[in-house]
Amino acid sequence: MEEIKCPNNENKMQIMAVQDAMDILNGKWKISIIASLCHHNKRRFSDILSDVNGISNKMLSKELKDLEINKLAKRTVLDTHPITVEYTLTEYGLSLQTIISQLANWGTEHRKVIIGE
Amino acid sequence: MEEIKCPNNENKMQIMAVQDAMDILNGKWKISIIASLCHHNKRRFSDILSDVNGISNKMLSKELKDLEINKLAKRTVLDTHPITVEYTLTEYGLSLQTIISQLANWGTEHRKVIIGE
DNA sequence: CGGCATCCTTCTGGATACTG
DNA sequence: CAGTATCCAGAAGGATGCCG
Repeated sequence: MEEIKCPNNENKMQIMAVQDAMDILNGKWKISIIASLCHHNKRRFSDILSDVNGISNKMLSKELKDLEINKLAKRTVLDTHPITVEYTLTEYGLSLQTIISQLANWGTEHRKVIIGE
Repeated sequence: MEEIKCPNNENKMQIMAVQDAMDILNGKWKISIIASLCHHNKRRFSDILSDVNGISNKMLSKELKDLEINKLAKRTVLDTHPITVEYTLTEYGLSLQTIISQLANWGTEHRKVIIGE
């Protein structure tokens, strides 16, 4: 006896869950930034800026703040001259790793499809 | 010896691949719509409209058109009175199934985290 | 170096009404 | 039923310059 309730609700729940996930990962850049942080467990602001093609510093700043608020990333200010800042994924953020890498795989395949046309 | 080429480029490629994927799946609704089509292999316009919480007919129409252009979904007009239209995922669209379901899982977990706070 | 402030343009997307 | 058309507000996001 897994579910007594109307099975349609199960589907709706799934769709809502997907929306919940995407609400966190919204915007044009968030997933790319996470991808950057996946590959380098510590990464500085300017490094991410060069990792993610086309992003502006303003957007990067804003998106990183969002990720921090949602506990996906952690910001650490290093006491250097001039100042440097390190970003890392939290354990929670790391839980997205699988999804990110599958998206990367899909994207790679998709690029082949596009080029093939 | 796994990689002879500059390793930085490998990472950049991965990030670009993720961006490629997200370019297709952009907008607020696309992933939810695909999720809806994942659960019901045939689904009508008005059904999707009620599946995806909060979407307007205008947006649904536009997003479905995008999905069709990108060969992720297929549109079939049925000869009924009044007219009905069926949408299905293409094989290509179905290749996103794993990602969608993982996003749903992550979203479900995330909801627990939010409620827990 | 790692941002923030400002300006400005484009895009997103909601509400409503209409059509075949 | 499955859209289209129009209007419009607000958000997203680029360019540039400034600051500690």
